[in-house]
Amino acid sequence: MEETDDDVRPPARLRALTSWQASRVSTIGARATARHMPLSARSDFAVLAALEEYGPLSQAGLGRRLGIDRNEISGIVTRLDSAGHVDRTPDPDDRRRNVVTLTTAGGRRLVAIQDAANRAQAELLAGLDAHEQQQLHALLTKVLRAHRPEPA
Amino acid sequence: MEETDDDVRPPARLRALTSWQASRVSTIGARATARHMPLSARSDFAVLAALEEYGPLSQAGLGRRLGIDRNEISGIVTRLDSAGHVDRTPDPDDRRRNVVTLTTAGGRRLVAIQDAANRAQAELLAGLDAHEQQQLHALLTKVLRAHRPEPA
DNA sequence: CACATGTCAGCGCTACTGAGATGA
DNA sequence: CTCATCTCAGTAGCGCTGACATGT
Repeated sequence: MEETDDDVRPPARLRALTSWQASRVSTIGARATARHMPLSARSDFAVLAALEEYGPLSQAGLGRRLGIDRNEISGIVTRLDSAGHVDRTPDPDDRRRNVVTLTTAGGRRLVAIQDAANRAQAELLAGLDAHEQQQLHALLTKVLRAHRPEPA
Repeated sequence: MEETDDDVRPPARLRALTSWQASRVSTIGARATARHMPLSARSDFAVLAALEEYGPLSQAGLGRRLGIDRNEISGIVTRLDSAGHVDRTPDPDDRRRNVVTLTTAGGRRLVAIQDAANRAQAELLAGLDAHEQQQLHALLTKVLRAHRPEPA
C-alpha cells in the first residue's frame, strides 16, 4: 500500500479560509446534486424558479435576478425553450427583448427538480442538525446580502 | 432606463438552497480573491501550505490531502517548479514518485499569498461581525468533516 | 498479476471578455 | 448619440475520465 495513513487532513492555512471552505462545500454540493439530478439542471432550476415567482421576464432581467451572466442565460433559455419548458417570444413593447415565460411543462419540471434538490441538500448537510442548518443558512444569507446591490 | 427596480432579488426556491448559497459565496470569494492576488494563485496556495505544514510530499499525497485531482496537481507543481517555489525530484525509495519540497522562495511566496488571501477574506465576510464569522467557519468545518474519509 | 504514480489528451460546466446587430 | 438587449466567438479555470508508461 502507498501512503494510506498520512493522508486526508488539509493544512491549517487552508482550513482557516472560509472562502476555501465555501468552495469545497460548493463542489461537494455539486457532486451530490449530480447524483440526484438527471442532468445539469442546476441553472435550469434557477431560471424556472425565477419565472415561477416573478412571472415572465426578459433574459437580462433573469440574469440580474440570478446573478448570472447574460451570455449564460442565453444558452440556458435556448435549452429550456427547445425542451418546451419555457416560451421565448419577442417583447411587443420593446423589440430588443425576449420575454421568457414558464410553460406548464416547465412548472412540472421545476417541481421535479426541487425534489431532487431537496435530496441533494439533505445529503450535503447531513453533518448538521436542524438548528445548525438553519443557522448556516442565515449566516450565508447575511454574507450574500452584503454583496448585492441591495433590494428595497 | 430599463428594468432598474424590479431587479436583484433571487427567487425563494433558490434562496432556500444552502448549496446554491455556498456556490454563490464561492464565486464571490473567487472574485474577491482575484482582486487581491497577482494570478491564479489559489491552487498554488493550497500546495505551498501543505508542503509547509507537512514537509515534502509526493504529488499523489498532495492531491489526497487537498482534495485535488492528481492531474491538476501535476500542472500546479510544474508551474511552481519552474517558478522556483518548489523542488521536484524523483524519490529514491520509490521511483514512481516525485518528491515535492518547499523552497525558501516558495515559503516567501506562501506568506505573500496568505496576505492577499486575508484581505480577500475580509472583503468576502464584510457583512458579518467577528463572532458570526467564527460561527460560519465552525459550521462549514462541520459540514466538510462529514464528507471526508475522516482522519483519526 | 494488481495496483500506485505521474503524465498527457480530452470533455463539460461555469464565468467571463469582446464584438456585432438591433432597437429604445 | 448613448445605452440596453441579445447573440456569437473565444478564453480560462476547474473537475473530471480515459489512456499510457513506469515502477512496486
